[in-house]
Amino acid sequence: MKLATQVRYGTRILVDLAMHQRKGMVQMGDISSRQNISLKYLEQLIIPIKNAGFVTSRRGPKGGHRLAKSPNQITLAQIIRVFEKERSPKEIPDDESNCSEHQDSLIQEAWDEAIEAFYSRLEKVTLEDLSIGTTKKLW
Amino acid sequence: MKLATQVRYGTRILVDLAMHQRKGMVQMGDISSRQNISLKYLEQLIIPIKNAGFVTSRRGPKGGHRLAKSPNQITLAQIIRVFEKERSPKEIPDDESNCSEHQDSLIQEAWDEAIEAFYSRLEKVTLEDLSIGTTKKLW
DNA sequence: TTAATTCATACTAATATGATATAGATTATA
DNA sequence: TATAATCTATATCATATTAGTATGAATTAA
Repeated sequence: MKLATQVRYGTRILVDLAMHQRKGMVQMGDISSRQNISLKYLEQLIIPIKNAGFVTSRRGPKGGHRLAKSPNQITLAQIIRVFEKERSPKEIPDDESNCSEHQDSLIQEAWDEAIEAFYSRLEKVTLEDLSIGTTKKLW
Repeated sequence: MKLATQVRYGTRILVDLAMHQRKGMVQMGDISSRQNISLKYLEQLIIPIKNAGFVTSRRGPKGGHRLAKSPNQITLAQIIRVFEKERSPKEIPDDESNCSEHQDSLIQEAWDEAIEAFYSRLEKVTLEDLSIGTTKKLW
């Protein structure tokens, strides 16, 4: 269970926006240079982030992206969920008397609770927390 | 982040052992039938479980497997760790003054803490807990 | 109209996961 | 000691996911 590149880069995009959007819209090209990530890959990653409502964009010259929410309202948990594949729709075991299936659902239940604990820990870390760390270093 | 088949089956193997080892060694073939999982796949899954010291085995006729520990001493967290890929060896960022790398390590830190919360939740569920659920149903 | 942007797809390579296949090593027991 | 029942060791395969590249269309400020 390792931190996916998508999540790492996605978070870096958002932190970068938080740090540079004061001067207006931020271009993906600039983020690409600053973060040293391929422009084309970034363009792909920003899509689900946009769909989740974390950023808005404008096309054309002087266009770009900016945060749609305050950095202290965007959590790491939310960002990770953006890149999570949609869960299988909670299969209801058709034969609960079956021994294996009953065990499976006990295991699944424990797993789900653990995942909840995982996310609730990450709910406490916001974009702002991540930005402060770096701005302290820079100014 | 979904429950892997390996973990599900691996746990079922162990629960099956817990429930049937009173009569002596348990054969993989029997587990395969009872759990309705391909023998060859089970044989693969048991290897890391053996290496982790949860079961012992004996070859030949009347051979088989049995738990090396009491069911209440084997937790779901431990089982999941058996099937986890070895972590990358905690890369130390060579240039901590670099902005992106510093952010990455903040993200990673939060991630690691969340993973810890995840496992500590699963540390509370033992094989015994899973077996009781089923034996209750049966007897 | 043009150039700077985002947006939409399609493609490729590498790795992980789930599973099957073939053959070898060990050992109780007849 | 021969044989059959077991576990053990690899090799192979199909599919899915992840990471990343490539091509080009749509939008819009100037």
